[in-house]
Amino acid sequence: MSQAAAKPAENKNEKDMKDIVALCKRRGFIFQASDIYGGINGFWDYGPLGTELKNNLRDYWWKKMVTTPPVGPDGHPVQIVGLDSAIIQNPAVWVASGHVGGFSDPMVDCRETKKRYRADHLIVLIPNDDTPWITSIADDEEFLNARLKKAAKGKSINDYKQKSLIDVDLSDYPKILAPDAKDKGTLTEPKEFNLLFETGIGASEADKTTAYLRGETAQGIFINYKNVVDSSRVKMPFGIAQVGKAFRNEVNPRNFIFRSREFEQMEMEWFCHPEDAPTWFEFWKSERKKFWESIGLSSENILMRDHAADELVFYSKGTCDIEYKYPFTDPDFGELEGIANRGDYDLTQHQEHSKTKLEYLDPERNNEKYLPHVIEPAAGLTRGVLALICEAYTPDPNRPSGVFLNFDPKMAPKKAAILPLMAKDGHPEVAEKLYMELREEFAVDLDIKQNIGKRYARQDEIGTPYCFTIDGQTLEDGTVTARERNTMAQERIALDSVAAYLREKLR
RNA sequence: GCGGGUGUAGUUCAAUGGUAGAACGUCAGCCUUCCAAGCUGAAUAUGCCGGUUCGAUCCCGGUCACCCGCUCCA
Repeated sequence: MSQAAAKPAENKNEKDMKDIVALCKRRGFIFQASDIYGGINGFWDYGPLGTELKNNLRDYWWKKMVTTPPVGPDGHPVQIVGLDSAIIQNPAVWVASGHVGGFSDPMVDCRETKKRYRADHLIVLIPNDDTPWITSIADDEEFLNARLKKAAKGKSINDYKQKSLIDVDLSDYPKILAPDAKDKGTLTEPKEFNLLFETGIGASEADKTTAYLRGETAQGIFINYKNVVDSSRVKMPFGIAQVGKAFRNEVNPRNFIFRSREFEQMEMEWFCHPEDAPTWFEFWKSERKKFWESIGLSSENILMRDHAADELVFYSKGTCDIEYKYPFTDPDFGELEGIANRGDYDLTQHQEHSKTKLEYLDPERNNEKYLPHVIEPAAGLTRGVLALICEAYTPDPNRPSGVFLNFDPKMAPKKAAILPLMAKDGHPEVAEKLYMELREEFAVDLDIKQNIGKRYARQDEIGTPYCFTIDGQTLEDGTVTARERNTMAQERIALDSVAAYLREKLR
């Protein structure tokens, strides 16, 4: 991103995160968690409308994954089953997955340059005299040479012993010259970063054992893979889907709900024969992009970004992020969903650590035994909510509210508002009757108070796509006004066709 | 985690070393046959803790939170 003028939009027609956050609070979408206690960093609460919106996204994802999954390359619908695993699992799960131990890299900061390095990425050149210990980045010969030239005062690489910073005693840190520093002794001691939240199981302090809140829902799926295969009559290839909370002790929560310490994921693990994995990878990339577009994200705000080879985690055979152009990343994009070809890494890990055979016996391949490969479309539910809100936020100086939320009707927290034109003359009675009928099928609002313009404006601000207004004519000929949010256009339709009208619009 | 900024009603802002105003929102009443979000009225705020001071929302320190940049993001 350009350093310079990343400044808030002067133009009122642009989307400004400040305005979006304020609207979210004002209308009950998203609140700072523990608000009345001064908040708590990295946590957010979903208000009445935010909850509806999040549920709508979650339910639609579930429908598209589990209830009505897509048609596969062979022309038949694929098979995906659901799961809801515990947030707390045996801690060994997280050891096997690599979340505990393996990936918790110690970091060091340089007090002088404010840079941060992974301790295991730094090599230290130790001289046999009392000149500074020079550090360099591992596997970066160019950097090393440049560093030697600048700091070694004529010495060559052969005048030094090499050690990883991890193996250097803390008492020697004052001698160390940090990679980009001018003075020695500026490195802080290595800090362990473990993004998993720890908790204790057992009511008595003495008997507590350490456990972890899950850092992703995916592991719950892998450890239930065998249970599902044994109980669900699924056959390769198939998927297991799960929606739920995940927790990460993010170093730096930022950007509203984009990076939170408690968030929700919608993950599906697609198990298939290793040979077919590349085909399914492409299949799910395409399906997932279609999904986000089908709920209103415009394609120009979506970017499919394949990870470069050096960006892939070591076990991944390919990863593609579906990124969204959030207002705070604009003109860049930020992650919304990651689709990864994880190979057989996870099942291998769990097979070894649990000492439980997880191979699949495939009768359709001459009883070949294999560990399935896994394609993982892992979407952020809460990030999806954020993307939906950002996409929907539409300043419009030409309407009383000054802004409206252009939600896809499927996603809108309220599908319609029932509004008696006046709070008398029999209007409220008819409105309430209509409301009672519609609410059986749709999330609808009944609003009787104040003038009609105010009520339309209020509905615009919360993104309600349709308003039905009962007026004097309703009592005479049984028609109501249907008002469409985006165009503010009105048409008269029969009172008894309102449900059908809504049903049609929401398809 | 580092650096910078900010913290006043629900929101957006104003003001002051002698405890604060507005607009919009909210609520109530009135009015209104379709969006000039009408009229009248009401409730609601100086993030938290400490220090200086006769007295702090204002000055100082700490803390918490938010924003921006860097770093990080298995």
